[in-house]
Amino acid sequence: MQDSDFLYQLDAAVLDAHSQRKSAENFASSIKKFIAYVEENSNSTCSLIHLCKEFHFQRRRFYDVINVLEALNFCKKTGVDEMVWYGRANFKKMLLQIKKSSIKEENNFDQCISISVLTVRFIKSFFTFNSQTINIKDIGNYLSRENGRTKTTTCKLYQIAHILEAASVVEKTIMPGEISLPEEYFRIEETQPKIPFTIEQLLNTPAPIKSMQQDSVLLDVDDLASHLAA
DNA sequence: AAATCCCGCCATTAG
DNA sequence: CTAATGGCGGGATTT
Repeated sequence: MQDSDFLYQLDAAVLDAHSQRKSAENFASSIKKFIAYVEENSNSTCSLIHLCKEFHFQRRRFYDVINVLEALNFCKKTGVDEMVWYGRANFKKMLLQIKKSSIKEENNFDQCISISVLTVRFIKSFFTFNSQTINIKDIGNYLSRENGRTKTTTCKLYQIAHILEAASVVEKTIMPGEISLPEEYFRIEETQPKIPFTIEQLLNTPAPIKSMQQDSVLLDVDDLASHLAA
């Protein structure tokens, strides 16, 4: 007997055909459980299909979750049916990077709307507009201004927001369509631990750490800090 | 009616 | 070729 039966469809329908009716509740809770689990086994590779089954995700949905999480560096696909979970600390580094990049306004004439790219632009919007709360509808219009595909873009933004809310990186407001980025993340720079540099250390630093690099390069403050600590 | 987001067809890519 | 991946957006549900 083949495994192909697992392939296309779903399973989920059979499982909760009678029990739970709140499918949205299931999706969100699956994400939470999945993250809680993988958070404990950080830095070790795991099988996507296993996780998918384990937490009762519909295959197609699981790819969505992985893609938005990977776009924010929570994890990374390391091969076919394989990924590594890095966690929130790594996400914060990405957040800082996104914040830095929010300064420049790039022209995106992208034809394809990938959920990964949209995820980053979505988060980037908080910084671009320097607002802790943004409206999905507005951002949808904004991000689709070049391609006119507002419907698809907005649908995806709802999808992304839903996943990110379950992942606790974003929160819904009482206002319809309003999404907020928690202080902790919105003020990412301020919450970065102060590096206890001493005059001596700074004087002994050979050359300017951040010379003329591409601003796309992630300057790892944590690594620098631990390096000096050693 | 408007806001949400479920759902899965099928094109694309990897092996 | 088969299996893994994910673009895309219609339309069912909630609010």
